[in-house]
Amino acid sequence: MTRPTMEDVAAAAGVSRSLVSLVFQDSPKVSETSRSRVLVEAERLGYRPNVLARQLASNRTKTIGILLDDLHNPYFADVLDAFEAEAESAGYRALLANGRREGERESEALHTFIDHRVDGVILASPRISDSVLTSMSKIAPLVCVERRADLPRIDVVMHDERIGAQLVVNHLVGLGHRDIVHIDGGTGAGAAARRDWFMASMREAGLAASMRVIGGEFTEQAGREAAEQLVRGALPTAVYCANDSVAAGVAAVLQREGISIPGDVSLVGYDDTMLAKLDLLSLTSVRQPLAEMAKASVDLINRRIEKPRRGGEIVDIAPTLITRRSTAAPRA
Amino acid sequence: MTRPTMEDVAAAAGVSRSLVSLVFQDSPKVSETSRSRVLVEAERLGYRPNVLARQLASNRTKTIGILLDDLHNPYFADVLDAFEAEAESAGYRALLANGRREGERESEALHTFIDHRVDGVILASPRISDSVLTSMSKIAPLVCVERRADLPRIDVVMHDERIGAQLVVNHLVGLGHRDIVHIDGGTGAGAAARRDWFMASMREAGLAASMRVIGGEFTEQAGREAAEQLVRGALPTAVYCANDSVAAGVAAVLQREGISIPGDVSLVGYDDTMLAKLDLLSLTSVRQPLAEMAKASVDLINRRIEKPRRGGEIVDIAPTLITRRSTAAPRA
DNA sequence: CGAGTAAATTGGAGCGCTCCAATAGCATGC
DNA sequence: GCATGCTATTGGAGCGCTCCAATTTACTCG
Repeated sequence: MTRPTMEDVAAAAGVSRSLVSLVFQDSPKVSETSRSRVLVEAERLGYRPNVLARQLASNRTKTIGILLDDLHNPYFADVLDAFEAEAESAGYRALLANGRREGERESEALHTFIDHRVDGVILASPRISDSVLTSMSKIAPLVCVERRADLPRIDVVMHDERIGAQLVVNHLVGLGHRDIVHIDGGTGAGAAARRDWFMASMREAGLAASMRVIGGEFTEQAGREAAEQLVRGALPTAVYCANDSVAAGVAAVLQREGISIPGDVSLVGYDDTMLAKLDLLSLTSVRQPLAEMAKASVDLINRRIEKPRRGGEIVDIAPTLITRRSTAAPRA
Repeated sequence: MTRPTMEDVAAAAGVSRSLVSLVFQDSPKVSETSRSRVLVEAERLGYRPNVLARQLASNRTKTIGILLDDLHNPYFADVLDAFEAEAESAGYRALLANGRREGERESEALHTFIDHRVDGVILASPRISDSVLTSMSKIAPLVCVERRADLPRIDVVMHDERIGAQLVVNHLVGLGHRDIVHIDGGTGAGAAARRDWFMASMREAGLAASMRVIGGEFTEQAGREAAEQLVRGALPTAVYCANDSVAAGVAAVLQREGISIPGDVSLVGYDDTMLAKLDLLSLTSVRQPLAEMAKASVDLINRRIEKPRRGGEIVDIAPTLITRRSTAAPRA
């Protein structure tokens, strides 16, 4: 399993190693004759450049690390798609890692990336501590996605929670709802903002009196528990959940209790994941503009590579509402 | 953003670079005094070994690549969990890649892995062609998971489809079902085996006459289409789906038609994904023994590193059935 | 106390590449 | 004919580490 090196290709093509190197860097100052001769021999020998050596010598890896909080959450599959595609089209190779919802593991994965000398790291909804973030930001460009970080050289990309809340509230109010409950994400990342903007939007709509918030978490389990509470008390006409998983939990309980969606209660989720798209649920949900967020993130990394000491920037991008069968006019 | 090297640590600790290297390799032949002095200085300087250089010099990367067919399918999140954990505990670092359900992209990702000189690659349900597989197997140890490959030096890890089918059929027959339909996975990987063993098990149970198979695919959409067909014709008492996504599609249609699960129809899925666990669905499903499959895979890679010219092996592992609320005795 | 041996440490070559300064080749123009 | 300015090519140093053979130091024992 020993593999040919540049030296071998150079010898076979009767040129120097440097020339072969230039060919594989797509340098314009190689004559057509040499280029094709080199490529032919490389092909014949089955030569592929050793990226490790290349990276060691050039001190650029053309790789960015993408750290995902939880691959079990279908939302992150969508995140990955968008970010991987964007990285690729910007000429980067993407390395993936799984944070498994633990700051500790995330920080380990971040170290792995740094050890591999990635050119930058994108952290999707990280739970990592500010102190780790700060110390790592001195070593490589870091972009936090969907996680506020008010730190000197760290850039942040968020979707606009305010608009998300307004879209939901306006949609429901437009259908005639007044009695709307929000099940929040508890201490999860972004949960506070989601709740606060819900309340602000309700106030703006003049519904401060009839709004309610139930404490939860970003899980199906939490959705079920909150729903149990709702069916035992005063049932609202609409429930707005912190994310789609929570909504799935709510739907399960409502169905068991013979409460129809959207006939009796309208249901709204967040993130527009695969769950929302399930025909069984067909959930109205807020979709984050992942493609644009990805674009912004890669852009920020590029700019920080050029200008490492730049101050941290915050980019906000507007989400959209995807309406499905889970919302309708309130019951009579 | 320039970082300290071994040289710097050596200078600070007043020893040679070689000694620092030995310390970071956990070599036993370093005195306690030197070791701690080196570690203290390394810590103080914020030194971390450059893995690229290390790998280049040692020609071992201690890394394996894990190629996943489709990160949107929750099954692969489970696969990833198991395999990543196993790789880690065997002392490997795991590199991830997303095949996006295309042989073409998979083959690209495989190249990326090889370019990074991973010590081995695990391919989960790959769609890659035999010819690519064969040529790559000459360069690095390859293990195919859930994909038959009758090729000279490629090892294969499968779960035992025969047992899976028997578990399902015995469970349903035990509940009293006789009229059982299988919605298959069409041309998807493993679909044929799943269907064939279903038929074999039904015959074994003496139900050859009442078994039915509907052509499908591994998607929710396919499940819906098959279900539409079922509700318009003779409704069976149990439906066994090629995977959980298909079952979710079936459930959506049955619910809409007011057909109760499991009151009117029992439903069984495959893979025991997050979908099956959703309370809304609470689906009886066959669980693949991923942890053991992961163990076997890493083991096979280790053994092939030692003995590259070994013949290809096939390992089969028995699945288990997870029963939930979607199955019960047939309607009267 | 010096030979003998084991343990700890070191210098240097080399992993496969990139990058840079230096050189070779070759048409121009006066 | 020769300095001039190109473009194409080359050799060599160096990226940060590992590995090996050689050397130094420490320890044991007759």
